[in-house]
Amino acid sequence: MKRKLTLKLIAKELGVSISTVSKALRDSPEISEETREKIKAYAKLYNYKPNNIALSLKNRRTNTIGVIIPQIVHHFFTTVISGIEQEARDRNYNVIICLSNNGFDKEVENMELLANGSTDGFILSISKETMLKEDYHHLNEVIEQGMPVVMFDRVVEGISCDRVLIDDKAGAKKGVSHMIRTGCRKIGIITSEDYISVGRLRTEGYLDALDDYGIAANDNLILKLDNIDDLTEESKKRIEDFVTKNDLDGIFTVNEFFAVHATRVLTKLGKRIPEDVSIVCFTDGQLSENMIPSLTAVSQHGEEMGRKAASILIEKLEREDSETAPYDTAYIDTSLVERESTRKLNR
Amino acid sequence: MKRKLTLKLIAKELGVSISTVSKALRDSPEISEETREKIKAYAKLYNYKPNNIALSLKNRRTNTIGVIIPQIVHHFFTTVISGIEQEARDRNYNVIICLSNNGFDKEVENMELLANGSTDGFILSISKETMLKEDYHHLNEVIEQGMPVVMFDRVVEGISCDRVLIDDKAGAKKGVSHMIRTGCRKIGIITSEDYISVGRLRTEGYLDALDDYGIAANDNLILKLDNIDDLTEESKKRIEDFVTKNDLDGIFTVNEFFAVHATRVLTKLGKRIPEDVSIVCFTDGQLSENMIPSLTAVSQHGEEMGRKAASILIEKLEREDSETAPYDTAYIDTSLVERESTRKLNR
DNA sequence: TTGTAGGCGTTATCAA
DNA sequence: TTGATAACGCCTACAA
Repeated sequence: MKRKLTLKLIAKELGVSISTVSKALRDSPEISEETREKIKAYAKLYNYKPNNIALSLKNRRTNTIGVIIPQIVHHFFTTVISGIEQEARDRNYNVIICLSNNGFDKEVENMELLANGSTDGFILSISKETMLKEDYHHLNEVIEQGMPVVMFDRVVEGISCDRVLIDDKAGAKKGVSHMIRTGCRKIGIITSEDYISVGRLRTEGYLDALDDYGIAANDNLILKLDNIDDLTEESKKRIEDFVTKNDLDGIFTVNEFFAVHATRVLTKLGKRIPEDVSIVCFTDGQLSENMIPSLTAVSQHGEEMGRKAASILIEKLEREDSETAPYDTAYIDTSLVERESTRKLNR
Repeated sequence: MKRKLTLKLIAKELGVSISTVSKALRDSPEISEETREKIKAYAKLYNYKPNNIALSLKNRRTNTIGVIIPQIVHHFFTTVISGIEQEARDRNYNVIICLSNNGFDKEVENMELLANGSTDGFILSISKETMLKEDYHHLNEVIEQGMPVVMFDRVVEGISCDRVLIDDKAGAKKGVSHMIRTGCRKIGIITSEDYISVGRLRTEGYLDALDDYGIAANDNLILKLDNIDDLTEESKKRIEDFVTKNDLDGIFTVNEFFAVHATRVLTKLGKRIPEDVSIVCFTDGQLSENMIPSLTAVSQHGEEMGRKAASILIEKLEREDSETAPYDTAYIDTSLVERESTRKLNR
């Protein structure tokens, strides 16, 4: 096993000083053509690469972005990460990903860990528990220390940071409006409790759409579940009840899982989709695409969101006059992907 | 914006030397009770945390595991990462994830990047292109430099590293045997070309199962597609042909996508599942669970695989006598998750 | 009990 | 043209 090559080793081997090697490798004109070539040849031959850790220490910057997300076994988040990765790579940054598992303590722990020299800034989507607790000291601390933060998707107010958001409200409105235009009149929504920001906003979009078309909202047609990331047994039951009791002709859901389960219940009830009931869900993922029938979905463009978040963060990192730039919220547009679960629009 | 606290700053503030501070914070008995308390109180008050970068440089170890995977928008890989994360956290390691996007160049680039001081070892699943190229110099290089490597799922021979594998062959055999036991006799397989190791092994398992039950294999019932990670239009067509032309009573597929598309084609043909045709797929993900009908699947236990890979790597990292331990392959068991797409077994 | 010095790998400044 | 020195933040052997 050969030890990793360092400037020191090269210097010793070639009988010159460390600084000569350093300069030669950076093409400094201070060094004679001859020595330079000799050193560069040697370095190339033995595949010298500067040690990132040493560089980070020296430069007081790591060129690394820390990403903290609630969970990784989640299609939307993976698309965002993929976008972050792309942008970071294009601009010569690394990415470290940590998971909070939707827990407050892990989120804090992760931030502290990464903040101790491992990253220059953060991109994060806040955990459910943190939202409930409303304790954001960990965010404020890293910001206080001069590390910029960009929040995406699940954000909170009152933090000095940039934000990238899906336009959840407009997206939901788009989906529900489409159902109305294709003839649905009694549309239910399966959403989350209001403390989950994306759920609340999507509910608002739903209400907006009804209002626009002069359809009265009805609280009985709104089902609020207490999670938005998965489908618990409890949620399944409530969806079954909801779908069975209300004779809906359209169902809008804030995620794919709820839509899939509603589909299942409808199928069991002998309802045809989309002839009897239309379905539209938020999040255009694998399930929407592959279900039979495939589901019309509001696509979130996660990759674009990731790229945007990374781009904003890097911009901040590379701006010298740190204090001046104001904080800002970028919106990522959604688009409606029409599939088999809604009727065709007559044009 | 306050600068991050360092030993130096604390020392200056309290009028002692840096080493006194360092020792006090590490509870050295060398330092007087009084000074120790004073320093610790100050550090706690201002929330001092040692700088990871400096520690890494000093200790020549980063306590960080580098993970390189072909893609992240992929359910199985996310479960593995989740497992790696858990194990790493339990044992006080960090995780850096990089994506190769199934490309050789990116894989090499990523390894070189992380190898320059950022990580102590690697966990990786090799990219498709690398497998085709059969160029593993980047792996050999980092191993040569003393960084242990653990390969998982998509592995190759002839590299000095540990491996963690799904027992693909046994898993496929399990799935196909189940179909046979529940009455299927004309079972087709939708798999990948042989150069993708997991595809090849699963095909072998399929053949094994047929053989065990004395059913003659038939090349016409084996469809080999050239990808295993997604569903191209080309693949869709070939699946349509395959399913339509052969009057199968069972279909085994090496991933969820192929199964879902086969289901779609069967539904269109008016076949009932599982009464007319049974379906079993490899990979127990969201699709298998949520499809209507839900799919019987061979579950890969990705989290367990991740934990195992991380655990093996960390063991290697913490063993001083590096050379002695032999390389070894661990197998993660699969299990069959019975759902609606297969008939019940009469017991 | 406390402090000094050297080193991890690199770069920048200044001296030779 | 080359080299010695200091610094990034931390730790530790050794000296005071």
